Amino acid sequence: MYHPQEIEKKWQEFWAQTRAFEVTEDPSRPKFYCLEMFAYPSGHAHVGHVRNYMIGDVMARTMRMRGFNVLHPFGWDAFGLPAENAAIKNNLHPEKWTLDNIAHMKGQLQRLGISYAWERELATCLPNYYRWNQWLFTRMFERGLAYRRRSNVNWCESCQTVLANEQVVDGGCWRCGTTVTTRELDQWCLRITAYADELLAAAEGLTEWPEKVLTMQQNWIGRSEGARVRFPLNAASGGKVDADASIEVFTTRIDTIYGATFVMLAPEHPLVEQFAAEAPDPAEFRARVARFRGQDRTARMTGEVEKEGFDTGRTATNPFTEEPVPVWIANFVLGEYGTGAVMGVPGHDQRDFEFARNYSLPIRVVVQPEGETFSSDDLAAAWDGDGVLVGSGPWSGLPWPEANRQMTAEAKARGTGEGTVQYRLKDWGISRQRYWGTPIPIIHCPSCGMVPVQDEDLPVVLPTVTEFTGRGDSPLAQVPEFVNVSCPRCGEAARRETDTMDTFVDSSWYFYRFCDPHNDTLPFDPATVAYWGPVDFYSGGVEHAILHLIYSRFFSRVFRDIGLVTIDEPFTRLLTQGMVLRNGAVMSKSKGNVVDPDDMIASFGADALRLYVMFVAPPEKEVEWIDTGLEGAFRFLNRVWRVVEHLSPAVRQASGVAGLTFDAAERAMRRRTHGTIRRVAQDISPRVHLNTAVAALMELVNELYAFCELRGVRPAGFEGEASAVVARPETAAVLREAIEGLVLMLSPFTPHMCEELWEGLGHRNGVVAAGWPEWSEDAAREESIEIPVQVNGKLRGRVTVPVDAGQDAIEKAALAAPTVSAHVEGRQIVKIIVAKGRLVSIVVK
RNA sequence: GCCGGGGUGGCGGAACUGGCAGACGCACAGGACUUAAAAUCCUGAGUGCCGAAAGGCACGUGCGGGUUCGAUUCCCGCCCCCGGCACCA
Repeated sequence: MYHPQEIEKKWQEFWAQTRAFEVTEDPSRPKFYCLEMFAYPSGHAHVGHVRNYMIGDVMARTMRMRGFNVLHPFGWDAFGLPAENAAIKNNLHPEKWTLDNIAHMKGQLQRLGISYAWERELATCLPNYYRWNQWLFTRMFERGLAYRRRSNVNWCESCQTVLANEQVVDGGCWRCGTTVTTRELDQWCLRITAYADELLAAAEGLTEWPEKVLTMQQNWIGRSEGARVRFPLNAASGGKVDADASIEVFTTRIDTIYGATFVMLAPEHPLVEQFAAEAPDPAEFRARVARFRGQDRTARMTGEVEKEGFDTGRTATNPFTEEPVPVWIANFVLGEYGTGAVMGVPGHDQRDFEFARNYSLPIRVVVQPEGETFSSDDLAAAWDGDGVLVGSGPWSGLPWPEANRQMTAEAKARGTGEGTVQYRLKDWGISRQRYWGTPIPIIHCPSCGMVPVQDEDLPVVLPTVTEFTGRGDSPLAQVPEFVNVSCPRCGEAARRETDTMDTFVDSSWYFYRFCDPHNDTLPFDPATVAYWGPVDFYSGGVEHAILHLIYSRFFSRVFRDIGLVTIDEPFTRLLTQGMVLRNGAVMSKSKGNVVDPDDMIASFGADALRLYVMFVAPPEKEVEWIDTGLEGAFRFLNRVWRVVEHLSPAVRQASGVAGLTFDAAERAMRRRTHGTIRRVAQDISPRVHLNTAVAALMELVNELYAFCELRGVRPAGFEGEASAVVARPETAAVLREAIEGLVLMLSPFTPHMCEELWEGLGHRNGVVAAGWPEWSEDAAREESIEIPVQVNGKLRGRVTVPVDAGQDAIEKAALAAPTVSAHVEGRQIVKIIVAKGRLVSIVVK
């Protein structure tokens, strides 16, 4: 009988005792670094997590059997708000809450039998990890990659902290969903924009990443080529003022500048306040600006917010036409993109067009398709298609892409502008006004300014705060022993930075720490990453497509530039696994639809659970959890167990297949065995179609049952029957080959059961030592094949021919088949197509 | 609106390079075993029509066209669903 609970316990203990999955660098063997995104220790793993970890485990176990030195570690993304919120709610220290959760979840994962190198386990909330966040931060500070600036930031009222742009999802906080508001704060930023071009360009080399993720990253970086152009500002009285008072705009279409009939400023633009002060009614001016600013990003997103603006009363000079154009403030111009100012070209930009129509601003046509004549009066929409310049002075007649190049050069020559590249990507704000995170290792000294904490003083350890109210400033600001320090440079009294780092800092490099997790002189020994890096196979949720995955690519480059790693990209192959739903919704405690893996293990065993989540759908796809599916997986494992147990004595006595001569049924069985070995190997890697790999193994088992039945070695319903006696040595050898292959191939999916069966088959050293079974193309080759025959595109019959039959023989056989000849007789054969080994197609008239 | 992915039986899914659509599993039905049930083993099944049956015919991969001896697969046009981005100048 198959008793998963006993078997699983036995093998889990065995793996732990023998340190089965611990590894060291071994240059003599190819390495394989297999990683699943580490876990936030929320307290309970659900089957969605299980699915991700299973995908990695199947890969890791398979690659081990193929002879790779496999690094497969696991750890905890252990800083973050829920711990602090739990502390506020339950009066528990975040550290206790976090470590308790880790202990519980670790137990859950261990009961699943995942082949992790647990000795490399790390938790980002421990000083021996976050110390290196601080170390890296000081390196970035020294290089100008970490800097502080006052800026408008996204603020989550519920989390009481700042959010990076990437962390605002649909206008709400990525974690709690609360509507994000804007605040002006001093913020620590990481200069990811310094790598914008490289991150974008290198994405093309990530050929083993899903297209979807690459596209999302490209859109997020949002590179656009254009020009900055300065419109000299005219004095309030109308006369010109000196040249350095100008409004700089960014445009991708400088070729349309003859159609620029006005200029627009974002409500956040620095000149706005100056204009307000000079306005006849400054209060009213400011009120109108304030109203636009109040239309925050959320309001703008829910439905089209009307394009609004007002004339500042000032004018600027269009540097190409030399005409004065009015300067407006417009609510749809973004302060944080480009220069915060744009030229209004209503004839060729739909937004400007709508704005101009609203306020009766002049519309001018300066580009039109050749052979057409647009009139600005009856233009129904802006024309942004191809065309040739008109009414554009010396550039009239030029096609627009060419005009764009020439006019950019002209602007540069005149000193009125220059070509530039603009990114949507902004620097990454990492300051968080919360407790449970990495302290930023900076000391503010009244005389020396911002001074990084010296390496020898790292880590800056989080003080033990006992009271969490969730209100007011950063909790760290309320700990005088922490805040009050002397300046490392001058020794004067100074104040320690009280912001902590965004937890995405932690997850941006943990994959390198796994290579050398206990190093206490460096984040990692470069030699270890040189051996293990990059991660060969990385799997996790697609929700990290532009957060974690772009930050990690950035950090990798920083480590490279510091000289710790030599590779650019951290993840060679990325698999984004689909979520597991129940009742059509993501599993969550609040919805009460969580499937707890422990319950499933108690009922059916970890192996059945593992097999089911691998079989139910391709890894990338979202799936609905179905209880009966798990039962089916359990049923299959019992079926495997029975046939192997029943045949075990015969298999143990059987010889190898070498030198034997087999009958037709034996050859067919071997064909299935070898064909399955080939197919499953390819399905697991490179294809990672784990569901079809399982299906192939099920087919092998079905064939095995049929073969046994044929050979009379399996009485019907052999539960509890005596073990089979196989008289014919050839049959026994074939059974051995099939059974052993089956057990080995299934072992990455259901390792406990397969180790047990493998041992029962008389092997001492486990499935990894046995290696992935080899297939023989000869044994897998079909002897004869059934070929479908079509007449006029319709299936009319099948013929069986030897696999090496020639064109003519196949054609003859096809025509001779009675079901075919019935459709051919009396008609004229136009043509016969023989797709060798696949199909015969006969065309008749 | 733009970008990406997808639409196949009652259900999850398979079909790798244009070649038998529906592998494998779930659910279902029938049979064997059993006093009976469960479990197990075997068998059946896309839909419709004809036939007592073996079997035959037609239709069938979101919709409409096209290319081809042959299309789930390629091309054109459209519909719907999911994900991402969204006044980015």
